[in-house]
Amino acid sequence: MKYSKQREQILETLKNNCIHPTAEQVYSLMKSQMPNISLATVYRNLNQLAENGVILKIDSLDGTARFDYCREQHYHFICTKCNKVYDVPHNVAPELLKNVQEQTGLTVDSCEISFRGICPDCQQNIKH
Amino acid sequence: MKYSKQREQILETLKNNCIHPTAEQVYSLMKSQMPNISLATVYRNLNQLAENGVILKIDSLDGTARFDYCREQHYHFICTKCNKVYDVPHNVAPELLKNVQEQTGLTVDSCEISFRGICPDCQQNIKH
DNA sequence: TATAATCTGATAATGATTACTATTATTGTT
DNA sequence: AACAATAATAGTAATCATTATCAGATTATA
Repeated sequence: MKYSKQREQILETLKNNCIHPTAEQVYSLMKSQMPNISLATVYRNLNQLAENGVILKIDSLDGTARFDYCREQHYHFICTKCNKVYDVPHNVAPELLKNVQEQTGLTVDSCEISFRGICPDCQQNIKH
Repeated sequence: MKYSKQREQILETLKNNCIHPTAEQVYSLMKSQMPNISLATVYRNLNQLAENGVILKIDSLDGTARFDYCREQHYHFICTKCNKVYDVPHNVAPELLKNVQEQTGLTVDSCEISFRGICPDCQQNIKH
């Protein structure tokens, strides 16, 4: 992987915006500092960074991927009303990979958990 | 939800094919028995059935959803080589929802775990 | 059986993502 | 510093899964 200004800026943007943005959102967020960047470049680099384990790619139910810089392993809670993504700490599922290995014999490289429900904000809104 | 022949046949097809098929695959599998069914109908009904909890919708990493009839709660292992989906028993993650609730306060309605790795078949193929 | 509600097939439209291509930037080497 | 080799970019066209639309058919209900 060769250095590029664009990739650096994309990563920087991700670091500064812990909102689990979509590719399109990253693109918008960068526009002011790098007006000529192409959407395709954003996609290309986000995927590249995810493949190399630098960032995390999260599949939403609405068919738009989201990206996350956070390095410590953790899981996600996706609000079924507003599609916002919240972090869930890793230790809610201790022994998980060990159990899978023991019970199925499958060798797991990675693991993603998506919890779904209505987030506190949306629950408030429903009440009012 | 009103009865329809098409929906019944879609569900039947899913019951008889525990291969976690995509919508397109369900469509092909049905073609012989119901040659005039429309792909849109397959999509419409699969989503409807999933929304009503009759079947399960699984998000793959390659951007094509897969569907599963199995009623007992369980998780999935997706092979990163061939994209085949395997079942993983529910009890690999005991206390999961309780832990989330306790540690985050979030109310979880559902939860999906996707394990990723290379399946035994593909590991064999790599060796040869 | 008449009415309303829901469903269907066919196809157009959408929207996220990827492929393509000519050009430009980065890197290692004389 | 100049050179070639490699990889990256911008812009846009193409792809592909999925959804929307809509006229006509089916199903449920009164």
